[in-house]
Amino acid sequence: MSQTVRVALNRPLRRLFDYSAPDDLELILGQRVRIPFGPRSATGLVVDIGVTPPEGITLKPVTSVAEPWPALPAETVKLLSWASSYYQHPLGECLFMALPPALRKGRPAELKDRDKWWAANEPASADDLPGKAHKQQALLRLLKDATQAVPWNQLRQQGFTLKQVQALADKSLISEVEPPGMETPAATGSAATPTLTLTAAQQRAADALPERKGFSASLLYGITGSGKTELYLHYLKRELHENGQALVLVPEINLTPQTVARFRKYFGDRIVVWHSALNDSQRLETWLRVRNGEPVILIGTRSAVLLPFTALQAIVVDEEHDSSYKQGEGFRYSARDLAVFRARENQCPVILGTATPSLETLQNAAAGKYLKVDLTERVGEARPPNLRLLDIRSRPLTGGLSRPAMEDIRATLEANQQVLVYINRRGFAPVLMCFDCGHIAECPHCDTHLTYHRRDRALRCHHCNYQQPAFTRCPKCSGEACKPVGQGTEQTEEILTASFPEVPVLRIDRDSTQRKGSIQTILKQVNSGAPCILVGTQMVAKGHDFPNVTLVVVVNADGGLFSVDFRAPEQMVQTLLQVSGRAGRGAKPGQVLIQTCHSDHPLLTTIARGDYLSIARQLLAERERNGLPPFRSMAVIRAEAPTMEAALAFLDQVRKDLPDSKLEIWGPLPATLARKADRHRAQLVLQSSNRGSLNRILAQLCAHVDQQRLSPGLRWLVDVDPLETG
DNA sequence: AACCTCATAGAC
DNA sequence: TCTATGAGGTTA
Repeated sequence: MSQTVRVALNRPLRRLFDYSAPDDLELILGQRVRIPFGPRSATGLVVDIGVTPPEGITLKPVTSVAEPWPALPAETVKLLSWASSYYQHPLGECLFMALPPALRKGRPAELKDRDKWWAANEPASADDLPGKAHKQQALLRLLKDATQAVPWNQLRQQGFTLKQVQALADKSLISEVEPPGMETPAATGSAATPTLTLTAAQQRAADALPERKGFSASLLYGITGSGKTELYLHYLKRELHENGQALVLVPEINLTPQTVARFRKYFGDRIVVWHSALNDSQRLETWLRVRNGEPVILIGTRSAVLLPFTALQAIVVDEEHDSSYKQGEGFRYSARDLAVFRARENQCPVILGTATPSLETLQNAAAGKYLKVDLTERVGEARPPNLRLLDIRSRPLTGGLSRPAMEDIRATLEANQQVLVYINRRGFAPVLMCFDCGHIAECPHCDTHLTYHRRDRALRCHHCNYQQPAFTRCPKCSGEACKPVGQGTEQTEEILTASFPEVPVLRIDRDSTQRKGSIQTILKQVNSGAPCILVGTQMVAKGHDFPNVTLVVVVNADGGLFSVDFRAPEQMVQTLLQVSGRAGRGAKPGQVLIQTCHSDHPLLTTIARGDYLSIARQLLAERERNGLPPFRSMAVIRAEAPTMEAALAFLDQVRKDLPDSKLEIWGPLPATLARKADRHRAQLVLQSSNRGSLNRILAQLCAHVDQQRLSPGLRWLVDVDPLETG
């Protein structure tokens, strides 16, 4: 009697399929298999062996195995199985996220010849070649003289053919070898490892971080400019065994060549990277190295937490509060939370580093689940910046900037220093309004206004891709008094360029950095240290190190004060302090000027004292009073349909079908942006003081809805631990 | 998701 | 009568 195996497929199905295993196939958990699926064949992953198949079904046999070893080790299968049930996302789709694109498509788990690297074998000698094989002799000489392995690409450029390479390989004179670290900037591999000197404060923090024995989670509360990266380097050097693997998670924006270079300086080719810009063959290459258990230190963004490590010994999550760790579509996992799960599975330490810890992480520290380690001194002579609130009620503004702000900018530039102006709106102005009739340009597909972009005189919707030419004559009343209202980066850039013609004004937002490498060009100019003004959105607030910026101006801090979203105050405070942290990272002290219409608001007055932890404590107390996360678990059911009625009716039914339990339910309610790209959106918010019971209710709900016939065009999803409830 | 079946409305 | 479109069902 042959065995029955359970297989997961890369389909949005919350079901698994059973197959019989032919006697000559030894199947392993996590292995890739080829299986018949309906009229066609598909690639699947073995998730269970020796199961009892459902009654009344004739099993088809597994066709073949893709490779004799499991593509996903048991540890990774366990991680994703847990995530699948926690986030209510189909197991197959979760598991396939841990495979590189080539393996998802069923291609073999090996590099193509063109991606292979070659090196000469030690005793190889050209004497073994026939005298007329000049090309092969030259190729062998080239590889023997090379200091490290050479990629096929490079050999081809030198005029060699694949046939010549293969001929030498057949004679065992050369072999294919593992590629060295990718994107290695110059040769650093053999250079002596520089020693790392920690400041006294860094040394104290390092001493406080736990040794690598068993699971531990630490919150590294390191203020901006305190040198967290040096601490990570030191920690990895101290704790990582030479055969061990480590994972360093960073937000996308922080994974710059400079960051990687800092790691490479200490760990050389052991450093590999993982981010969205890699192509399919680079992904396969890095994935194979991780899967083969090479002792890599992988620096990567969100999805790196899903890679099939086999010898994980330490995890670092840099800027753990960053919202980009939560995937916003499909499999809505939190890379930070999965990192903690993974550390526990691997019995290894995880370090969550940030200057502005998320309330979730702070609460875990307060509850004794995480160890809190402080690093509250800036490196070198750098001092914490001085924050000032400037009430702009009834003050005249040009380009959103008040007179005192302009004077501070002038003084800073005259002192040969740099200025950063932070505005959270791209474009020229958020609204184009007719001053005769009050008409506002609106998106025909979304419930929102159009943003005016002066550069190309266009009105654009920031929620869908709609755009139209700007009007000078009002389409409603034919009045000629149409004017932009409010501030965007373009407008402030323009005003600053006019006011300070002698210094460069550099805009950093999604529009100005679309071209590849343009942000690097801008950063280069800033790092030259010459006086300049940076104008930017969130993009400038994150991670970058601008040593000569000594003044930060926040054009308007009021955005998050009165939002309906419960996370808005937390995010506002984090962003304000992160952007403030860009000031005075060098030897000169930093000034931060925060313009607001609510200078007496308690949140802002506390920010002005620069004390994140006391604000966070206040916000946490408020969350506790209101029964919000992290004191209760939350999940949102979202629905979108061609009409709002259909979306609300679906959620109404969902609400009626929910069991009578201790759930708190809000809604169904239309989303803040009720119509986006002609889809009508609504949501139902569920909260429970018991995470396990909420999880069980969600699982039942999904199973139940999966059996229903839904109204045409309706799409729905569950978002566990949502970042937004708008 | 991808593919198949079946019903139906419109074209000739 | 033929065929293009689409909703509904199925995948072991």
